[in-house]
Amino acid sequence: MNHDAPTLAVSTVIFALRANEAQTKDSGETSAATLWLPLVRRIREPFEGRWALPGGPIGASESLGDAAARNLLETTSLTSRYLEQLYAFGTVDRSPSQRVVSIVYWALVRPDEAERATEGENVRWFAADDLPELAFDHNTIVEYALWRLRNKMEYSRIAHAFLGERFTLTQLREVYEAVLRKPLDPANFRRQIESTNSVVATDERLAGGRHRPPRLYRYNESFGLADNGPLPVT
Amino acid sequence: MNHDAPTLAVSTVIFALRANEAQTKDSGETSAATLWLPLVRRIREPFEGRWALPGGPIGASESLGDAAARNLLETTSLTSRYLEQLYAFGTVDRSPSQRVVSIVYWALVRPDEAERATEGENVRWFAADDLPELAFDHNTIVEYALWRLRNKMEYSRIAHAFLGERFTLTQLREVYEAVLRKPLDPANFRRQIESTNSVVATDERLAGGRHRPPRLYRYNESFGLADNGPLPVT
DNA sequence: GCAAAAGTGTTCTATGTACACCCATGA
DNA sequence: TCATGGGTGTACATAGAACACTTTTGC
Repeated sequence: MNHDAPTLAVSTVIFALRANEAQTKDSGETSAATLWLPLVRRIREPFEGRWALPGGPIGASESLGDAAARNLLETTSLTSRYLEQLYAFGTVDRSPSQRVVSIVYWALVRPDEAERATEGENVRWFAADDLPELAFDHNTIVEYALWRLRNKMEYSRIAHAFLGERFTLTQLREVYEAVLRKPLDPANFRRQIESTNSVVATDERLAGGRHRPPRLYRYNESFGLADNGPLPVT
Repeated sequence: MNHDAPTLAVSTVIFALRANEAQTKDSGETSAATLWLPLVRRIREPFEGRWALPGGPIGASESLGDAAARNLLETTSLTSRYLEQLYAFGTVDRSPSQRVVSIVYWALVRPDEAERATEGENVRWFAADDLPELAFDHNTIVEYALWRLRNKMEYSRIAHAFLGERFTLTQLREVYEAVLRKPLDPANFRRQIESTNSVVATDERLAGGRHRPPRLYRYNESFGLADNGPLPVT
């Protein structure tokens, strides 16, 4: 046990939205989708057998963000549309054996990608608001990541990171509703989104639905998803 | 040079407000105070002789925030009224010799405290918007800290961390004006602050001024300075 | 034609902003 | 009494919330 140099690690909270099962009219479902995240099972002490956030050491020639992205790729074979540093956790007692400082990132992936995601004996997806007791302080970390996600959803355009190239405004609204856990007025939501100019209407419509086919939109690439200020790019 | 384990360090951006010199009516001054921060001179390579943010290694039995507070105390003999983690900087090339990951905090101290602050050959205060070329990526870090401070000033109550126990609403407004670098309407500012209930009027007034003595207020302790979500306390 | 989602219009309220105006004190 | 910052009143602009209403499709 080395008391002088804390071990440094990177972990990542990876969020995806998964559509809920078909809802009957009298079901208790409040939104069309739920937040999910992948966890890995620890295969050694401490906390052997418990579920934990994917993570690991930082390579000699990769930046912190690179390490998080590699992390994401290795555990889920996914790349993310949004990756941001969350926080550095470094209380003395967060790991029972050795002193560990974890720099945690959070990422958003698209559901169609998440479908292809690896799942196996030691990687499993969980509903974000119904997690088991995790290793280390990882329950706290996920809670904080959820808080950041919900906050940022209200003043940024990160919702788009959950969607594909083309989407309807109802789909976009359902992303907001699922993350914020409250219904939004479709009429007002439409106007608010349109007034930001963050989406561009296409000529296409989404056919195959039961009713009037909604117009498809695409993201206005001249907007960044979020304004993180004068941070260096990586 | 060890390629496998990056060195871990904590640095702190310490902000204080210093009142500007008496302003003549036709002076170009736009606000009554300016942001200052203390820097330390590097006494060895790399960047020997350059100014840098105070910082150092993390003790075995202190959390990251503790390390930042100790840091602050050692370089300025001050304790801060507000201390928050800023960001972890970890690009590969930010230090020429060895790989260093810096977890940076930012702090606010009161001007009356800052008066007592240590200053010497190797510690000096600089105006935040007029810094020399600093060691490492510290110019970038200060810019980001300024961006965070200005952002947070708009939706939090951190301005109070710059003031003493009792203050007038004009003093509070001058804090906002100095940080945000724009004049605010005194009438509207007063109403906005009062509507948040973050301040409580006292019976006292500030005598000795040239004109009508303004009422003194104190901070409403039932409000936190900022809502940083479900983060662990230290 | 009917049900239901897509999409538009209208009203009400809260909040921010500009600025006129009165008040109280020191010199 | 006058200059000046302290403090109040008021009117206008803008943004958001609530909700009635029209449109367009599948069945």
